[in-house]
Amino acid sequence: MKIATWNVNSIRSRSEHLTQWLRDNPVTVLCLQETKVIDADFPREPFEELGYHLYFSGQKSYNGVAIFSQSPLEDVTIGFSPILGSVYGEWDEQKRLISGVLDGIRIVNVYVPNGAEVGSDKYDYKLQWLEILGKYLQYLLDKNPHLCICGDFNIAPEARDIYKKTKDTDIMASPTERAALSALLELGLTDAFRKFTGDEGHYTWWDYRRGGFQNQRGWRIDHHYLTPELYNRCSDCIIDPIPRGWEKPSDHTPVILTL
DNA sequence: ATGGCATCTAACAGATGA
Repeated sequence: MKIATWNVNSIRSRSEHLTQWLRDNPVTVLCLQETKVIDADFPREPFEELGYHLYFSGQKSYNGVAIFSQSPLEDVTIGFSPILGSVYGEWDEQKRLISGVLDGIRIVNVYVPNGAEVGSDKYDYKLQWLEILGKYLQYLLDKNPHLCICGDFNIAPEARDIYKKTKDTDIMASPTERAALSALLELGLTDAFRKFTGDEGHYTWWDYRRGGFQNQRGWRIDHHYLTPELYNRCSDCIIDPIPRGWEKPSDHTPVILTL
């Protein structure tokens, strides 16, 4: 089974890239972020033609997540409140979370808030969102010990995941963000990419500005985290930088996990 | 500190992203 994650920065702008990539990389499951489209306008046809079952949760202009799967998913859940209760309804206004089960594995697709800048209201929102995600994951893990959470975390876990030396005030690298991510992982989740690749220089996002990709100024902020048995079973986790070099690309590139 | 680049809505500029 291959589970890929890709922040496409608008699925309507990236439809051709996605179908081309899926033809070359017919992954079992593809988790997408930043679809930026309401559900009624989601471009289903090109992906259903490739044989995928589509599950999505979107909103106008911003955010939005989707899962494409070669086989139907079970128990598809959108947002926090079906799990945590309607008291968390306001945290579902931004469409950032969708999950489903395939072959007994709970797959969770997240688009973690960006956070704008350290200390801002959006930064606080990001930290609170991660804390609620922890409660959500705890509930799912209590029901099913086999879980893969992947997506755009908007956090680079370590210095080796960033092309430059950062300061504590840099968004996506601040100690508080990293601590919030570590707290999640203490639920029993491990970074699949680092099972295979220990060195620096492996990135999943490059800024559009000032030739970030051409100059290899990147960050590794898109991840797969696995529960122990899946981590042991995992035989590969690679970044595919090729789509980032295409014309009018997303600023992120896909990451593919093999189980 | 700022803007750089891309996307959105819907304007011919502003918000957001990371």
